[in-house]
Amino acid sequence: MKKTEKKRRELIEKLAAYLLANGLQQSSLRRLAAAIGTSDRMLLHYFTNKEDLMNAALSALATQLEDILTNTRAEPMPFEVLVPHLAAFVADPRIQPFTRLWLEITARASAGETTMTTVASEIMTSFYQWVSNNLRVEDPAFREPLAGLALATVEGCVLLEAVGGETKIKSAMAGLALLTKGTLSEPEQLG
Amino acid sequence: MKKTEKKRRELIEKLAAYLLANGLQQSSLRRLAAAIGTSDRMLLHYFTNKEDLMNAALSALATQLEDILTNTRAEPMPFEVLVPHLAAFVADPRIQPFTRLWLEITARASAGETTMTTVASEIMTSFYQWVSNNLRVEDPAFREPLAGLALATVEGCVLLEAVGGETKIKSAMAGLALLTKGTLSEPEQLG
DNA sequence: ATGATTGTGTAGCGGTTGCTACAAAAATTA
DNA sequence: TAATTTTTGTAGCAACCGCTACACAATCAT
Repeated sequence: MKKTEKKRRELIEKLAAYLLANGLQQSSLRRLAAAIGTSDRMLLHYFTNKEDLMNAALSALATQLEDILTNTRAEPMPFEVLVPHLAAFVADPRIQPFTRLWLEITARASAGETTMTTVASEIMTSFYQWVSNNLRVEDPAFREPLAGLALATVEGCVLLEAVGGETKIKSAMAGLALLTKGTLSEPEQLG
Repeated sequence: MKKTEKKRRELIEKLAAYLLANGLQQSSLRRLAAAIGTSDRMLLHYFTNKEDLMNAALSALATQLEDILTNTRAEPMPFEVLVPHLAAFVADPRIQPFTRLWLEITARASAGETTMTTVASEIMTSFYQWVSNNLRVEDPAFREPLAGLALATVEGCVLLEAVGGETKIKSAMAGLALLTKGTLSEPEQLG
């Protein structure tokens, strides 16, 4: 009834927090239960499966991220401002846990875990929407391709950062500055 | 002696092939052994650890990828040609297994597995070198930033593809064409 | 108060994990 | 040939995995 559902949501919230802090790998039922102050027996009372449980927790995290995004909305920016902004955003200590988890989810989705596939596309879609909404374009026809490019570039930064490629990220942002300098204002020969 | 070392390398080769085809997740000692026609007992005779074993196999895959890259070297291309070329390359059926494994390695590296961190930066470095070598620039000062940007963009495509975002990849490439149109040295290449 | 539903603890099942002890076979060396 | 070293098979350990059976307490509806 009501009580059960409330408890269930409380568990989901705690599970989500644990997964965000500790990742998907060390997340057996017993460990999860111990971390949030209950027992594996209880987890399987409130959830039919481990899969069901993970699904619930990860979906909660997806909407949690979605909330953060909608609350972080600033003024729409032109492409060459937006991308560095996003690159800094995903490296922000408050966002980085999501970023790390996002990588893990993606890898598992790519390996064929259907639960992860679902969550992954959910997250990707909302992130793309956010990027698109924060992008200022002169011609509406530019929105989709430029939002896509911004998304790809930032996702690339996520991956680079995961393997300690901060230097490469800086290079990339410098390259972006090179590329966009003059594109929107005046053409210029670069390389 | 010699025989032992030869057998070891043969095992490494088979292990690498298995990991490339099946990923890191379903790779217990028993399963690996069965897949390559030996026993877990034997694997632990030729390798001190599972970690040692994985390290050997993944390093072999890293150099394997490196070989593919050096043999795939074409004429250096300008940025706006190179990036779509790379995006197509990482989606090539012959490369995709490496791509998928690369994601998995990255995720684990990000989660703190030191073995994965080592292999990950090894792979990343060689891939960056390859990108840089295949990039044609007019001013040498542009090489590093543009290579970095190419790397980030392509890594982003890897991630997008993993979650079925082929549409987004196409958008991104279109966006790239928009950005570079008229900016770089080959104005009539794209349009 | 009683009967039914729901929440919780204990204990354990069958399976997998990385890894090891023991010993026999095979190859090498004397 | 005999002694020694290296390779391989069998068996199993202790820990963990997801999950379940069973019993009991708490709550709730009537």
